[in-house]
Amino acid sequence: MSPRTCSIANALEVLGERWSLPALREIFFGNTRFDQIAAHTGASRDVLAARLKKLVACGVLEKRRYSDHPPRFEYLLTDSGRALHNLMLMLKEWGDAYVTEGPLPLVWQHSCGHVLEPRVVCAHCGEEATPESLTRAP
Amino acid sequence: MSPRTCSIANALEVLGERWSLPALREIFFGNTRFDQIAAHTGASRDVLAARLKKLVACGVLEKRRYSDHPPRFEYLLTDSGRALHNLMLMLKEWGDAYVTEGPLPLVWQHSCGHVLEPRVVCAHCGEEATPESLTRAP
DNA sequence: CCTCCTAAGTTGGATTTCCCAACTCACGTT
DNA sequence: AACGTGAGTTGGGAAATCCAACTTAGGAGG
Repeated sequence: MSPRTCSIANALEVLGERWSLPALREIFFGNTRFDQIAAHTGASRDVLAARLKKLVACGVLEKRRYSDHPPRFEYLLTDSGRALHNLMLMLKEWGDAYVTEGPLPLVWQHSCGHVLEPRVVCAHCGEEATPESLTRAP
Repeated sequence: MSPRTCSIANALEVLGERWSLPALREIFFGNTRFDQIAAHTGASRDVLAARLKKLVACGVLEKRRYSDHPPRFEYLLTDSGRALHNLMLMLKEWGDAYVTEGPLPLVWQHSCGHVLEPRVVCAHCGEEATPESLTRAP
């Protein structure tokens, strides 16, 4: 039997290698430069260079020169990259709930004034999207 | 500088190695047995055995014997594992939107009758949780 | 001008992980 | 007795990762 082809597998093809998601996390945090990403993730520089190159090639990041003299670069999120924000929220949420011990190292506050507790809902009816509420469409 | 400690990093410590997320995906799809997971993911059996052992140790999966003679096992989601459903939805959503080409291999229908378009919202106000709507809490 | 410093990578070699096929083990079936 | 199945385990080679040092292109201080 051949492995399943699905969008989760496809997504992981782009994001699943080591250091890709930590690098993207740092860029979401505003650390857009190579040395910042290396320092905050702990990735070795050679692997990080390869990952950033791949993420640029896959259209998730854009490499921008922000100084010509000396030559300096930053990595910015494309639309595709910005769309990973929800994924980051879910990773954080799950880590908060089931992995991190003690006080949470980082808490987000929503513009409504409350600490963010993210919910995943159906865009049409607004009800939560639970495993039980979903069926395979034909 | 030491790498950042945050819940995203913590979550990836548990889920980030190769084949962990594909294996969990298959268990969400109802393929709970070792050979099923191996076949549908394409993971090599030794690595898969190590991953399942780790996910059990981390409390994401539970290994259950469903037959004594002959000895047969299945891997079931714990509460922690079921909580990864949202993460799976986000991976699928992003893969659908930015990676998968052509018709989507899998479509989920919500109980309200519509094809699921997941939104991440704040549990308190119901408004969408966008990067711009979030600030770091003190 | 000479030296030191930074950012953004590259390079070489050791280490770790992964892949793959074959093998084991405990049973049930023919 | 021989064969099949599920659930791994084993051994050896291939690939990915790690780490420290090096490079390149320029700026700053003396």
